[in-house]
Amino acid sequence: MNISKKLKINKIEKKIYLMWEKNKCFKANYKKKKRFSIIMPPPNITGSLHIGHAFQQTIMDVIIRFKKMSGYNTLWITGTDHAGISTQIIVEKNIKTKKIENISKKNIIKNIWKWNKKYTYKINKQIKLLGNSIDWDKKNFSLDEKFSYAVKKIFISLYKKKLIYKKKKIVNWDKKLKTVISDLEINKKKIQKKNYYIKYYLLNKNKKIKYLLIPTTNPETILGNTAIAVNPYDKRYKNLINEYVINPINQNHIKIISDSYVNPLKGTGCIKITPAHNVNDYKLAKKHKLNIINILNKDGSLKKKFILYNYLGKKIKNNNINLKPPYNLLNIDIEKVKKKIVFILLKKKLIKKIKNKNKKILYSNKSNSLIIFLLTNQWYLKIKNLAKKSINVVKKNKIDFIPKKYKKIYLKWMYNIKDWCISRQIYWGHKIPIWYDKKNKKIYTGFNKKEIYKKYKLNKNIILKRDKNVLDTWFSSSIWTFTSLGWPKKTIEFNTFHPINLVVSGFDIIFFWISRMIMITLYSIKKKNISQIPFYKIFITGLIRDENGKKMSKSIGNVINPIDIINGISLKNLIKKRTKNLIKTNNIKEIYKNTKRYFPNGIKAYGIDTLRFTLASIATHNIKINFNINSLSNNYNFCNKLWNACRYIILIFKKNKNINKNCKNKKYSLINLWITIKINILIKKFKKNINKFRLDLLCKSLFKFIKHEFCDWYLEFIKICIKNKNIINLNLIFSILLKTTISILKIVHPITPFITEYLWGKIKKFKKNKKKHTLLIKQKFPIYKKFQKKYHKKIYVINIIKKIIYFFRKLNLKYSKKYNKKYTITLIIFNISLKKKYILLKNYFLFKNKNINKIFVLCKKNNKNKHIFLNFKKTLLIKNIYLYYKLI
RNA sequence: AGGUGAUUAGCUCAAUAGGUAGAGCAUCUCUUUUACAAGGAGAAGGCAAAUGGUUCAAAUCCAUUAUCACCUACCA
Repeated sequence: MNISKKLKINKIEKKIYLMWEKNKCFKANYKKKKRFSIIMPPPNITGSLHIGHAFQQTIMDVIIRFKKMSGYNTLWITGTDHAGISTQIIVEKNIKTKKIENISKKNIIKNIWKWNKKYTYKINKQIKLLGNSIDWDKKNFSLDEKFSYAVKKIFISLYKKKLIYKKKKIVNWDKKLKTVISDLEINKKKIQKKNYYIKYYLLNKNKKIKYLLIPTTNPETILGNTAIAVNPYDKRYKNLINEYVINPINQNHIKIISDSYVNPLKGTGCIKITPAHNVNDYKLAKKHKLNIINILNKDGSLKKKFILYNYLGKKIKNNNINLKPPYNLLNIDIEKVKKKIVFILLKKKLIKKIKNKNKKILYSNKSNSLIIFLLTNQWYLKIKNLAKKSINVVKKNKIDFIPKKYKKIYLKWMYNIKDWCISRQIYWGHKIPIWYDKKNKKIYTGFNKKEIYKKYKLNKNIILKRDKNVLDTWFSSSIWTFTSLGWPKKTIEFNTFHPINLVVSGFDIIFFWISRMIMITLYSIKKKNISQIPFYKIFITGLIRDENGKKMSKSIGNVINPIDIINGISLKNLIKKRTKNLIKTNNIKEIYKNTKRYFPNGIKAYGIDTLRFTLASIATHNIKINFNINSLSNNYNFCNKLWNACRYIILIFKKNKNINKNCKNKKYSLINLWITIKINILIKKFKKNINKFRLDLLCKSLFKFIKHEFCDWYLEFIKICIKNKNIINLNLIFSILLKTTISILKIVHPITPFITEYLWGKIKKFKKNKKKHTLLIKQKFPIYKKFQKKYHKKIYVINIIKKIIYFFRKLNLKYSKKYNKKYTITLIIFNISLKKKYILLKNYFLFKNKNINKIFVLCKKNNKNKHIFLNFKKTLLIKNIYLYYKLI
């Protein structure tokens, strides 16, 4: 019988989930002393969950269920992140497609809140569908009141300690979104670009050299040149240092400076300096006190009039410098300016040659537009001191990285960390709690206007205007652990569960999230005057990739949605899903081809437990995890096997109503002892592997035990026992069978909670004390019991029996029905100890075979009659024990 | 350029402590009187990327090389 036939997927699973919720199974239980908490990295509200989310959540759920069953007071908290820029883009796009024009900011924000409601519901539904044991009364949103209060509180505190400052610096600018973005939000692409070699004529015409040849891939920035740099030791240009060249476009005079930064071996050995639009040039400008010319508007177009700054970033006036763009280039996007400038230069014959060059270009991860560099005023967080403490905490192993290799990556990043730019020029997010009094040039910070007027005793005539910027999303994420537990209120949750025991996350957000959480928590949270870490352990999972090891992405069209694995999907619909809403439409054919190749029949409905088991079993400590659809059917078979085994056990229990399944005789028969020891070994392995976060090994040991020990051998032995009712005490056998089955259900429950909970409902009926045993999730995890060596020796006989059965299976193959050969055989088992001989003979019924004519079991000491081995063939059974056989 | 990993059966991956290399899928043979054919039983398949070193003993530790992946930085 098949699980999916019996367990109507979704319906029963939903019922079971509701039952858990009703019985408050996901709530913290403060009566218990030991505590364990997990916090989920908050999914963005930008879309639905993908397989990577399902993967991480499964790991978290397995661990928290195990801890709960092991008697811990557990709490798993979830929530969603407002994901500033990303969400704003998606909602704006959505509005544009609906062709609602001239929408105000207020309306967009209203729309984002609507979107938020819709997607939070969607995401939470998905999380529930996966069976995650989350306390839903404690869900959070990174933009809710609790968070906005905490964000302000921490901002104010940091500002007062002068750790937050505002400064004009060169930043990565997204011209489409018109906001600063961080280095981490930039993608890099290698492309072939044209490298133009441009003539800059010298002002002093008496020199030997008439012009300097300057290679550039960005001729548009010529307008912002304020210097030419050469290496001080470059013989070619040594005499020209401090001379001037003429800007080929606007005829400004540009000084030649020297700096060892210039590599004389590269290019022509001289470079142009555009401080406002190149990070390195900006550094040089500061060093050499060069002027800075900003030529770009915030949308990436050319300014009507350029702005001149001194090296400190202060606006200055200078009539000698031409600050107007030539030839009506104003208000054109920089990409077009480039083409026109090249055209002008060609016309003036100022380009000596053009070469192709491989160059990395930077584009925004958020809007996909090319990054420009702009000098802007932004808010920064001074980070060096915060980083120092965060490095120490990890170095001293107060925070554990699992696997360890990520510790190195984290530390390396932290050593080279720069001040964190925390302001963004968007409107979806936490507004910066800064107010300006422009008349008196004063800045105030506080929770709101009223508070500021009161606190600083300001006159009502003073007009306060709030800073328009919004905080980087990761600012509110960095306070996630403690704020979602209720901080700054001293809640029971915060007092009990902080620091969080475990965070499970992908390595891609170590820098975004993990490092910042550590820094901000160490700064903000103190218990008994000691800085608190946000969490004790961080388990970094690999990234799930497709069957070929490629990253899953919409544009490649290899994404697998967890819901499609649970409910199944036809090939047609899968292709439809994968090709829908694509930005680039040129690879639709390939997506079609590949999808058809790897999923010729679509995806079958595998159900939640199969998905969970599969995800857990691929949770190796590799950085790259290939998701193979084959492993799903394999694990489906496993769940099916478990299902059928339990069904069989229920069947024989019902058939043998008279037999006592709850007798407590401690005398073990061989099979009982053997399976009990085996299950104890399994428990030991389970605990070991879960503590090491090796869910892959854990699943493997479960799979092996249930399929190859429990089903293949133990249940087969049970069948033989039932046939031999008259010789064997079935009361004992059935009692252990019931006990073993229950143990198995408990052990597998954290991984496949639904099927086990369902089967538990059927099996528990055979147990005494029914009242105690309500739900499997509330049961205690089986305790490992150590058995003495003598018992281990005793069960060694099972191995001998197995080998004898193997022997007969092979023999049967040889003389099978097909060949229609009948045979009888005489066996001698030789070199067996007296004790084992006794046990073996006592359990003869286990391997009794109609083909056996006679059987002798001989100890070493009794081998007087050596002649009986004549004409016998010999095989090794196990270690020194031999089997002699003769066909009759 | 620097860093972090990886290289094991046809494929996808394991081996927790250095001790005769294990699964699943695929392949081949047998098997429908039943808990399960999405089963069961059996077989075949590997000198572990290469070279050298340490050790009684190396897939595992060390060094070098090759290939691949990812990360960081720079590129006039």
